[in-house]
Amino acid sequence: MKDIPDELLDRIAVRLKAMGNPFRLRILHAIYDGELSVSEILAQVGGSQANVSKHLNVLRSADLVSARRDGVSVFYRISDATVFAICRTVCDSMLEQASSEVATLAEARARMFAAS
Amino acid sequence: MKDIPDELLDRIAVRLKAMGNPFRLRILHAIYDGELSVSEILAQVGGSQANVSKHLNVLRSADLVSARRDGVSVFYRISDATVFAICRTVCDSMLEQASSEVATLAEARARMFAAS
DNA sequence: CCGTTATATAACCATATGCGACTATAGCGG
DNA sequence: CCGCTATAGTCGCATATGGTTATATAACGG
Repeated sequence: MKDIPDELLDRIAVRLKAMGNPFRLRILHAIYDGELSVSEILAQVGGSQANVSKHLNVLRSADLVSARRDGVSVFYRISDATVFAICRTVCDSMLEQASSEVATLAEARARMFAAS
Repeated sequence: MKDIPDELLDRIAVRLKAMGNPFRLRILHAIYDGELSVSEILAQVGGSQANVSKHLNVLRSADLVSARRDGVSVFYRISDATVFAICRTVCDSMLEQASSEVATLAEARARMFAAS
């Protein structure tokens, strides 16, 4: 098997970890269709300003979003569009697993109550 | 904008968080081409047996791997093949970002030292 | 320079995580 | 039942994470 350097795994992990938080996912979703200022994000996702700011910092450190200052406001935007593709992949996978579990249960049920 | 229920974000986050650790990524990679027993995984990824076992438990809780007992050994296998697609997506994205930064720097350099 | 608004940072707390050392359980052979 | 191997679980500790409150910085209008 090919050996994979720690450095690569670390970098991948940083990104996935940054996405591995529901609040941050909500922030990402808030700026899905275009950049928003911190205030606008705050209005959408709720919570305290300080908390939103810190989460935005995490996302920026992972290069998932980037920021641009315009006067007194700072606008954040998605800097890695693949974020949403990843979310969709995860959703699809969960859906598929759930479906196959349903199928398994249905089949088991059918066998259990079949006329023997 | 469409509203997304917390429950979905939570579930996505659980999966991504489970993947957001380099050691667990290494474990996932170890069983990439087929199931392995804990001992075999341990031999490949190193570390203590207890630690590997705990990480495997995290992966299993996130439905990323599944386990099968055969006699005295427990064999783990990937239960969600999309894991690797996600890793690849992340890699590609990082590569693309790095490339575009190289391009930006190169262009800036060219302008800076151009014959004016 | 002053006040006001927008954003970031600091200080702090509770809880979670990752790890090692140790202990417990499960399945086998004798 | 005993001992052996494989795997899982527990405990303690250091550090990370997520959150709140308070404070600092930045940009603007007057």
